[in-house]
Order: sequence, then structure tokens, then C-alpha cells
Amino acid sequence: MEKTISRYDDTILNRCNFFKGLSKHEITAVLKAARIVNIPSNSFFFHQGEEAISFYIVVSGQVRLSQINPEGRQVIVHIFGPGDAIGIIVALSNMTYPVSAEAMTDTQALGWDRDTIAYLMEECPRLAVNGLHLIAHRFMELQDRYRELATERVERRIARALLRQAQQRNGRIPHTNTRNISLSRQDLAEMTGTTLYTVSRTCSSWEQEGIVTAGRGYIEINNFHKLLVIAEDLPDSHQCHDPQTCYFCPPDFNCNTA
Amino acid sequence: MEKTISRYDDTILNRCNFFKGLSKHEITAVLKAARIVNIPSNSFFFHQGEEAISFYIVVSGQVRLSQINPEGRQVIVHIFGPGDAIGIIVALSNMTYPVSAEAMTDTQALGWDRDTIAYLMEECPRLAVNGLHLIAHRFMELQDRYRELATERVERRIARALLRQAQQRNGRIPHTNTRNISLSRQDLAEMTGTTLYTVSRTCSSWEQEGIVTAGRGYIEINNFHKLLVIAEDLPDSHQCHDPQTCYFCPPDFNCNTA
DNA sequence: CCCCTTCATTGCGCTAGCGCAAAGAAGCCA
DNA sequence: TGGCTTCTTTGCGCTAGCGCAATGAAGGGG
Repeated sequence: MEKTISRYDDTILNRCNFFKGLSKHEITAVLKAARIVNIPSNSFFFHQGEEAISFYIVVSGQVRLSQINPEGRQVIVHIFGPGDAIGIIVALSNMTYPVSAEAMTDTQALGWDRDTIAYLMEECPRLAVNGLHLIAHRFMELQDRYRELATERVERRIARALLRQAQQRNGRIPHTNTRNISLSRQDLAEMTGTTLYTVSRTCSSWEQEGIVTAGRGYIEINNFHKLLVIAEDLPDSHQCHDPQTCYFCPPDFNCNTA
Repeated sequence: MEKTISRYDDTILNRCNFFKGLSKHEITAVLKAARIVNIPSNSFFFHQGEEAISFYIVVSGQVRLSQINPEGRQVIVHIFGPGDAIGIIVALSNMTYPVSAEAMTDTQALGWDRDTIAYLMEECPRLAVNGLHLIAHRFMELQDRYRELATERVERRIARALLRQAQQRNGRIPHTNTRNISLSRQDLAEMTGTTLYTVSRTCSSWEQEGIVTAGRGYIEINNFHKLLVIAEDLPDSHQCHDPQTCYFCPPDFNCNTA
């Protein structure tokens, strides 16, 4: 087991904020307490309403966190990738899961149960601090998304969802084109509070303008700059001075030449 | 100072989840570290973008937590009343406030600065646990609201906002009619992601049906039952067996006789 | 290789909700 | 008491986005 886990040391654990600041020794201890979980594509880590007994860190794959309303309309609250922590909030406070977590691809994760993680945090307060930071981060992101949903137009919301995905994957999924977002129209619709028809129409019109290339189950961003303008994350007049340090543009991308 | 604070012991502190499970002695120590803050109506505890240095617990009054988008459209993220904790998430994790907190009425609060609250939590872990519970609770509420905004119609969202307010005030603001919600149409619009026109129209039609009485700056709920049906928090066929224990109806209210 | 399923596109009509504008109602201050 | 400000209501026209339905494209499994 030790051996299996240490495989991930470089690729995942060093980039995982939950382990930030821990010594090698501490990380080893925390990993020893973990179980390795393999969830095949389209299967669930847990369902909305179940008692929250486990906490996970994604090693590889993607996980969709979604909530469903009584009429069956679904909303994607978050999409997790390698290094992300799933269920940290509820696992730390004795509740039932308010959302479902479904693997979008075959997913490997590390799992701890509630008591274990509570014990580890007591032993290693740094872990608790990191957990709190993760929660704070997630909370602020959700708050932003809430405001977005309340105030912004659909096109902008879709643009932001795409950019957020690109940003999130940036450098975390090795050997992957971060500009190629593997999401269906339906997924994007559920992430942005709209319908798959509207997403499809929007992507079509973007495709005409050369901003993206859309295909079955993916959208590839061809022109970050234009997308950023639509998302209003970027002033209309923006030009990169130095793409390496530009706040707006992803590191491997120069929006001047796009 | 001791004396001023002890005035609140019964009314606020015993109902405040942040102090739950603390001994009298511990509460006294925590209160000693607090400063009393008085914010007049329409003034701000803090503004979006400022460094998060303080954490507050509302003693009396109401506080609007809002976020503004670049075009100036505002969204109310939460409304705090007596016993609620403001800024707990950011104060615990070295960030800038992602929202503004504005007193809607003259407001009295207890304030601690970041370092103090961190120290107190270390001394008294129960405080940290309580804080985590508050955050988890807020997080889940926000998640629900997010789903609501993405999937539900305006009328239902307004109904839920009103009911949430009634629930929130229930028993916490002494000698106040919990069915009388003091919010302007604009406030309600910003809470539900719509416009004041739509809120006004909706309330008018509810008034015609005898569900509410609307006035300048307030809405009084006359028929909880019908509002709950609109909010879909209640099956259409619901009749209270025992209003005292009914999950759906507020304690002072029998929906059978309404 | 073909059939079947799943996903995406797009035309079309529709409606929920927006937002202007104008008029009224309620509080506030001098 | 009168005038000013702020909040509310409501008529009206408009449009963003919905959602059905029909068609097309892309896998996937036997």
C-alpha cells in the first residue's frame, strides 16, 4: 500500500493544498490512515441525503458534485479534479450529504472516515488549518457564483464556467491540454443555470467567431482573449505585456498572438 | 463593560450557537476579549475588498451582507440578526472581505480581531468546533440558495426568501411579530435575483389572495400555509395535526385555522 | 459493419420576467 | 404645513431565454 501511494507523491500530494506545510513524516502518517478508493465512471462516491461518513481527496479523474431539486432539475455545484477535497465540510460537522458526488471518469481517490480525519486533525493542527482554508476558498467561490447567477447574462456565465474549468485544470492534470474542456452541453447547462439548448446555441455562435471548437463532449478554447472579454474578466482593451505574469491569461498562452 | 455585556447573557448569548457548550467561565473570558461595536443604520461594518481583520456577533439589529458586480448590480448574500456571526470564514483565513456588511438598522455587535479569535479558539477548542458548524451551516444554506436560483421560478424564490426570514427571526428577536418581515421590495429583489418590479407585482397578487399584507418597507405574512405551498416546502394536501410539533409551520401558528 | 443509444444542433413559437415611465403613497425635515 | 425624498405600484412593450420537435452526428457493442 505504501508503495502504491508513494507513486502519487510528486504528481498529486505536493500540489494538494490539504497537505501544504506538512512534513514528509506527517504526510506518510496521514496516507497510512487512508484507504484507496476506485470509483468507475458514472458511479457515485455518495448520494444526497446519505449520512456523511467519508472524506476524499481525488488522485485522478473528475467528480461532479450536484444537487437535485424535487422536480428532478439538477445543478452542478462543483467539479473536482486531482488534488481536490470532497466532503470536507460535511464530514467535519456530522451532517448528511446535501449533494451527490458522481465520478465523471474512472476516478481514484484517497478516503478517510469522519473519525479518522478528526483524529488526524487533532494530532496535526496544520491539517485543520488547511481544511479551513479549503472551505473558505470554496465558500467564496460559491458566493461569487451565486452573485453571477443572480446578476449576469447566460453567455457570460457560460464563458466564466469554461474559463474556470481551464484555470482549475491548469497544470494539475498532467499532459493534458488545459484548453480542451471535456464537458457535455448538459453539464455546462447545469453548471450555469441554463438549458442545454442555450449552451449549444451559444457555443455555435462562438464557433462561428472562432473563439472555440465544439465537439461531442468537449469544448476547446481557441481564443482565450475573446472569451475573457465576454466573461468581463478582462478589460476590452487588454493586451498582455508579459504573458508569463499576466493575471488574466493562462501561463501557456499569449493572448496577443491568439 | 462587564456589566454592559452581561445584560445580553440571557437574550443573546444563550441562543448564540457560537457559545454553545461553553461554560459560564469560558463565556466570560471570551466576552472580556470583545469590544462593543455600535453601527448606525446604513453604515458599514466593512466593505468588499478590505482586509478581513474583524469578526462580529450581532447583539441587536440587522445586517445585510451584499456583493456588488462591476456594473453595480447588487446581490444580498445573507441577512444577519441577533446571535449571528459575521465574517467568521474570512477572519479565520487571512483574506479580504469578499462582501460588504451594512447595518440595516442601528446595530450593536461584539467584535474580535483576527488574532484574538484565533487565540481564543486555540485556548478553547469548543469555540473552533462551533465556528466550523456555523460555517458548514452557512455553506449548505448558500448551496441550497444557489440551486434554488438556478432551478426555481421567481415567485417561489420570493416565497422562500420570506419564509426563511420568518424562520430566522423566529424567537430570536424578542417581542417582535415574526410574521412581519421588514424588507423593502428592493431588498427582496436583491435576495432573490430579480427586480423590484417583479417583487412588487408578486406581492400585489399575493395581497389580492390574502396571503400577505404589503406596506412600505415591510411584508406581513397572513397565510403561512399558502406561502408554503407556493414555496413547495409543503405538500399541497398538508394539514397540521399538531401545530406545536409540525415541521412545516412556525410554532405560534396553526395553518389549519389560517 | 450495422444498429442502437446518446449527444448535439437548430428552427420556431412562446412566455416569464425585464425595465422604462408615469403616477401615487408614505415618511421626513424645515 | 408644505415640499422634498424615497419607496411602491402598475401599464406597456420588449427580449432573452425556454423548450418542443425534428434532424443530424458520433460513438459502442454485438
